[in-house]
Amino acid sequence: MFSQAEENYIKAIYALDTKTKKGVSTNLIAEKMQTKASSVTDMLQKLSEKRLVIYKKYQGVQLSTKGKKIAASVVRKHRLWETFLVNKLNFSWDEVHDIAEQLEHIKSEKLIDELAVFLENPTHDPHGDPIPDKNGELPSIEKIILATLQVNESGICVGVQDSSSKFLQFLDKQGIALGQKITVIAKEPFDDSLTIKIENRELSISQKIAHNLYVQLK
Amino acid sequence: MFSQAEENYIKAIYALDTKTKKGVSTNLIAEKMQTKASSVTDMLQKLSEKRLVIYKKYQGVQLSTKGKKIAASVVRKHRLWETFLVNKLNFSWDEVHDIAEQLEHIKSEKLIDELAVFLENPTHDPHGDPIPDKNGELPSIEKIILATLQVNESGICVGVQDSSSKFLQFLDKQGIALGQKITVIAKEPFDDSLTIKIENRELSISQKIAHNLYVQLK
DNA sequence: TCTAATTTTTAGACAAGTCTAAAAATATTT
DNA sequence: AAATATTTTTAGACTTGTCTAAAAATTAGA
Repeated sequence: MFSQAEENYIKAIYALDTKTKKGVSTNLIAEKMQTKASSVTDMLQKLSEKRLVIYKKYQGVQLSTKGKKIAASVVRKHRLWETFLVNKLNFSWDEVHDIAEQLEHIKSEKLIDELAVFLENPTHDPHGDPIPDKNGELPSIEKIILATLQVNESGICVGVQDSSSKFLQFLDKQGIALGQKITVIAKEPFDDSLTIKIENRELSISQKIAHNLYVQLK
Repeated sequence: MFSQAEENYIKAIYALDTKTKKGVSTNLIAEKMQTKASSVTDMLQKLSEKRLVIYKKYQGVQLSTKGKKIAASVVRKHRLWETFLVNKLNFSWDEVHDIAEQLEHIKSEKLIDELAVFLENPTHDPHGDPIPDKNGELPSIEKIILATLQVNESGICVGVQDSSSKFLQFLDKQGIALGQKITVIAKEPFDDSLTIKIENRELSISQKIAHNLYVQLK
């Protein structure tokens, strides 16, 4: 069994590991976890002894196979709990992260199995992020950044790149939600803003917004 | 905010505080929490500084008003989560304790409020134990130990005194469950065992069993 | 009531996880 | 390629919660 601290470090490495060969740097992890580099080094050495990460001094870390399994399991728990909070307890999508951060560390395999069944085995959480299955496999859908759509192209809004409360609340205010069809009406070259049609309304969104929304081509 | 350890000690004192004037002893708490008396003393001094307990060296402890509020809130969370596990996730009543021990420490007032609504504001958990309301008030029903019933008296089974897995599984095996009507057919003076009628079956139960079941008189 | 047994507290140590400050290694710049 | 800047690691300290062993207080017994 692993401590909450260990699980959190593993999750951070998992999130920062960008499939490139190179390991994740100590400072990156420290920033992500709001902690100090020296604390990270201590933990990396501990995780390395437990064979959860592959770590060479000064060379960054990567998750081992075992580490990846644990990371996927923690992410699975986190996203299932977020789904529970939104679908069953009437939370909005900008309120669930901190609570799921706590719930993800509850130890019980049966609890998570039953929760998944209760939620009807969701494949994506309320932010559109994929939920790993029991074996740690991610369901993959081809989603692209809204900003990359051409004029007259359209797609279904399926996720967010930035899942901060601020951004999610902004989307709520604009009436933008997952599942909606978005068509690009015009692109403004000057500031890269977009005019989009969504749910029969026309909306102008900034370049920044367009870079933080995912759509799935139809 | 309080640590899990602090909450656990407060909960233990709450459970052991038997309404008599006298404080709860260090050893009793140590036994309940499976820890050492010296650890208990350390924690009592800490809780005392935080004004959560009233503690005088060598004289035992009692919860302060603030301590009682916290205890009730932790118990409320525990019992609501047990109810969730049984009613929504298909757990049986002998499987939920350890998981609820973890879930009771999740920090979020809204989570508990919404959970209570989702469960339709239950007043009792799956073992028949009362769930404190938001203000820490316990719903009181007059329940008595089955063993105290006279021959020909009857009542509804509403709770258990011993909620260990072993006992609960025994009740399952015997087909005894909360909500069932129990009538005492006979009492055996030799060993204080009872013959009862329950759900149209006749059953002989030992003195020990009869002392661990609560019934409500009709 | 005075001694013996029991309970409780203190003192000091340990593990996990964090921090600061300093040292060591790596990366960058000229 | 040498000097400088940056990143990472080490060393030592601190907090929380635990333990063992010894001391102090209370309770029980003769």
